[in-house]
Amino acid sequence: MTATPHRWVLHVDLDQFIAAVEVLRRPELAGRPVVVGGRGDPSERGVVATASYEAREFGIRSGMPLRTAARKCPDAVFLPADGPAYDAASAQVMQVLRSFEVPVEVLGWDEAFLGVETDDPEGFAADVRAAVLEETGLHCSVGIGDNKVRAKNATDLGKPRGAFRLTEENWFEVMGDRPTQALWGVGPKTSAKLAAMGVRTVAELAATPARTLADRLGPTMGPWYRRLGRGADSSAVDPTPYVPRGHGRETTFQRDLTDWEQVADEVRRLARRVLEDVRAEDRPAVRVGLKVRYAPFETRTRSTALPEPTTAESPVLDAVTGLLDGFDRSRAVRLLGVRLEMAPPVLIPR
DNA sequence: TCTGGGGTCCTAGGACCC
DNA sequence: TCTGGGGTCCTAGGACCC
Repeated sequence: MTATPHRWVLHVDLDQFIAAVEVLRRPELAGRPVVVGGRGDPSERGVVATASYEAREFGIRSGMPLRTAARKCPDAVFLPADGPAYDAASAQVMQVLRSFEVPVEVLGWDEAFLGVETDDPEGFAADVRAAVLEETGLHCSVGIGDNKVRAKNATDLGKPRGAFRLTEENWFEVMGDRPTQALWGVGPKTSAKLAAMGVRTVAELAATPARTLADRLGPTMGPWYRRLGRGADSSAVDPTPYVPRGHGRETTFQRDLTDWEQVADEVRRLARRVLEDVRAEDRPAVRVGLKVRYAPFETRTRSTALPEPTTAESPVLDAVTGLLDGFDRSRAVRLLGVRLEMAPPVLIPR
């Protein structure tokens, strides 16, 4: 009887994915600060989707307003986001990952978990990185873990163009003194709540009783945060194809809208676009939501169940324009968004 | 210098029913 | 006249991620 190879999770994450795709098709941009976001015009409302490492040296970060980025680095190359190009590059990467014939769980455009049985995870990670580079021209980093949470947290430590292993053995040694916000799933709000409880580091979070966390953060989330702090996770890599719950479209206007006839026109326009996305799924919409962000920046949402599941235009437009009645017509509008939720896919019996 | 767009999941209050 | 408790659905908002 031979020993079973150890079960590993690899988290593969492309390095500065969007900027790298742009440089691939415009090689003259290599080595220059590249900023992708919005319509590529840094004088417009919009934020940075990705900054190349060269742009990051100037302090440019994703989520930053384009105008701020332009002030930090006026010589940067500003490009519009090109979703279809990133979709295509992403599909190519995922195809390379699937060629290893292991379970692949896609997390987004530029990252995925692989469930791997091997005695040499570093060797496997090197093979993956080489194959992705060879087939796509894109560099990636790999987090190696004894579960998904540890693999995901390991990736940043391997960046760029490297790998890092994080297991039960070295979790606290590596992560223990880091702030809780370093954890995947802990953002600014939760880390602030934790800090108010005197919990600042990953090790402190792991040492906080589940009861205490449940009382302050909810019965489900509280204990989950404690497990995150320990790097504990028993969920399997799930290769089931992604099935979206819904689709939405939203737009921030370059100038706030004050004419509510125009607001209604824009809502109908967005609803038609979302309907196109929904029709491509072959599942009817069951619920519609409307989001209004008033100037300067105050967001309200309303939603309602559709009278019956449908992909027809008129019931959706009727419902969404009806939702408009719940909003304050005296206020200027910065953003409008329409979202449709779909019925769960029908299980086809064999 | 104001703060995108695409999503997911959790929480909590009120309605409604038994 | 006053008033139970549980379960589920609907809706709004919040938090987070890429």
